[in-house]
Amino acid sequence: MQITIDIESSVPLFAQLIAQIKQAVQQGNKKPGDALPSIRQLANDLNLNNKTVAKAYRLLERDCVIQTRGYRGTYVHPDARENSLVDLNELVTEKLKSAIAALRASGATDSEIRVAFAAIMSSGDA
Amino acid sequence: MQITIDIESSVPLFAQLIAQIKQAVQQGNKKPGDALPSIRQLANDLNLNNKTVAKAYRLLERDCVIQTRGYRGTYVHPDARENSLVDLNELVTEKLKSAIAALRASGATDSEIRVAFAAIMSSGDA
DNA sequence: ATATGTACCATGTTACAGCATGGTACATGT
DNA sequence: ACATGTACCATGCTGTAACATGGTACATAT
Repeated sequence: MQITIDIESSVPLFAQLIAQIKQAVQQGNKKPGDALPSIRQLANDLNLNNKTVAKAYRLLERDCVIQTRGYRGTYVHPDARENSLVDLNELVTEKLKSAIAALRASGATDSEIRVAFAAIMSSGDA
Repeated sequence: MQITIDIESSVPLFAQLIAQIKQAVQQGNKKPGDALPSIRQLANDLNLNNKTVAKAYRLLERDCVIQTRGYRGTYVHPDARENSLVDLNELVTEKLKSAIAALRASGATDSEIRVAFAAIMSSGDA
């Protein structure tokens, strides 16, 4: 795994990991079924904490880019190629954008929108 | 104006002002057309900064609870009674709630929703 | 002159959330 | 015994934004 982590970057480490693994899949350097380094292994190689790598893996699995098979290790998902292109963030961003635009049009202050947002997110009640 | 400001409270000063003025309107202590103290006057009485009172007045006017008539001073809005009951925050909260609920259902992490939200709000582009 | 609301420049403090880290522990199956 | 992913306990750093403050200035109209 040729992964480069930039500690100085403002991009979170787990996000750098996700981006680079997705990129490797898209470029064909990692094909469906290929094995990925274990969490502990990769964390050790990159001098990262296990949790950081685990977080990246967890998100990647949720997006069906990788597959964890318990004790058997982690592998590239069969549909990784296309799934790595689908960016959940874009979907999230679009939906939020329209909602926020509507609120701004209603005369709500950005500050008020932030406060309401924080209130909703903190109290798991959605 | 019998307004009590609690410096120790976690409720922002401008929010305390808004709440108490709305309350005065709802209880009939302030009727439509009544004059309100000037920004500088009220700020002086309560030992607050002009900006803090101005912020409260600005929000109150946006909600059509008060009316500023330039150099002529500030007065209670004709429809202040009902407008003081309408809480824009509730509207904002409801709209955001549904949007967020949909995103969570899509599998988005709270963390990701926060990130997308921050990105949208910081880049005035909506 | 005086007073109104409003606008711009700016600062410091505080609170919160994300990020990353550490350690320990578990069920799983080789 | 060993390694896998996963889960819980916890801490400290950092950046951001809200809050409140200060000063100055303007057009308005009495």
